[in-house]
Amino acid sequence: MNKIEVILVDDHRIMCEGLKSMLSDSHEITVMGCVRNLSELLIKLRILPIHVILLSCYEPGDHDIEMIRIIQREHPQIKILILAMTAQESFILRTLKAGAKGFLSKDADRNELIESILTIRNGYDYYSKSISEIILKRYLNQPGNNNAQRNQPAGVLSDREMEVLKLYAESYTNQEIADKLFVSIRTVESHKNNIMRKINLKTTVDMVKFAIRNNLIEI
Amino acid sequence: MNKIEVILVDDHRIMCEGLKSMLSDSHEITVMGCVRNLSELLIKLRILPIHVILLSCYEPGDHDIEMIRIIQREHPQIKILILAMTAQESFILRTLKAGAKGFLSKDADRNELIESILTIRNGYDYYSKSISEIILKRYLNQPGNNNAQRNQPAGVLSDREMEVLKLYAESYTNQEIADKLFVSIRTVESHKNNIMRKINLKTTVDMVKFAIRNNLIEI
DNA sequence: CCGAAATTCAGTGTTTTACGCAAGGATGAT
DNA sequence: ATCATCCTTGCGTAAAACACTGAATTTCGG
Repeated sequence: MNKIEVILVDDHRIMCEGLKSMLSDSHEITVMGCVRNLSELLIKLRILPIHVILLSCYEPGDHDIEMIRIIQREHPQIKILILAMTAQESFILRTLKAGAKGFLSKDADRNELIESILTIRNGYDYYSKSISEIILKRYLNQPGNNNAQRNQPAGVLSDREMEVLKLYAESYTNQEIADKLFVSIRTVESHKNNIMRKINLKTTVDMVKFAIRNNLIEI
Repeated sequence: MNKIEVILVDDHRIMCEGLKSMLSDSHEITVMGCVRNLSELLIKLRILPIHVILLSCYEPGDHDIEMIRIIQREHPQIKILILAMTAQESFILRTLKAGAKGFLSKDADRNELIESILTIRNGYDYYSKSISEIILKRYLNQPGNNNAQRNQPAGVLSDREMEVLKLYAESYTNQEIADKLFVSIRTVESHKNNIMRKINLKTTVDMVKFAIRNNLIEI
């Protein structure tokens, strides 16, 4: 059987070299290259026969999600394995939705790294232990989403409420938000009240922290 | 000559293993262990003859600075080399003040890693290229610190201001902070004004985000 | 079509913040 | 002794936020 051809994506060269070094004496895996960003990756993907992409994610944010989407669209046959430095629930779920096939936590060791690559190469999904729990909790505990749940963190907010929330987190005042959205300040206040009631928050600062925790804004 | 005995400090096991793997075939360096936090480190330092500590810093915050201070105090002969994922100026300067002897950027490669360990082992300081520039700009451009500088990012806040800042970031109102600190609300307002003037912020939300970025509070 | 939710807006009054101005006492370094 | 900084407090006005109640319009699934 041919070796699995892997490419590493990590903005930190030192991390890339470390991973490469870790995989270098594996019989099943060949590291075909290390790249630092999406554009370098896309170039390599056009000329190299890659099976698996190992993508390091440091900050939970839209950036990596977008990258996954693009890779999936251009190269749907390539499996994407996430090496995540965060275990943030919302981020994990978003990478899965975007098309990642596996998830490694920062606490993985060499064995788990190799095992996960083999697993997703064979068409199965792979999740680190700690992460499996989170996914289970999320997807099994809450059977349907047909009724309004009042206690789950995000998702319950409407589009408009999400929009308003982001603006608050970006330091806009009520009036500024109203002007930006071409609505009355009353509307904005109303949205704010609804947001805080839904997520069960008390202050604007709590709201900002909620937005940050859930990657609604850049920090 | 004996090999240089190095210990790795990184919360991400996968990173530890990668670094270890990178250093494993060096003739000059022996990796004596990987630890994930300060308490594990202190235990190891009592039983192992360590020359150099390679400390990974992901988020610029007080946490790592404090760690450096403690290590320096307990083991002043050991050289601390920072592997920083951030190039944030204020953070770099703070690690130096705390006692770090060298600085590697995330863009370092294996050669630079080894070279930097050898350098600080020999008693010299080592700074990555990109970081040298920053330090140069900072220390050569501004000859002394005998006059009041109004533009440096952090570190300029007094203890009390830091305390107030944290309380704001924890959602307390002016009045609540005043009660908590047994001072007048005017005092609190005054502190807030000074904080925002010093760091050049406009709103409370900005202040909260600053606190989060600098790890002053849990999020 | 109906009903629930989302989105919009208003009144009224209270509370909290924002912001500029001024200043006294303590501490510490030069 | 002097100067800077820190911590403290005060006042007043304008702006913003908050609390509470009520309601019209749109949207969208069943």
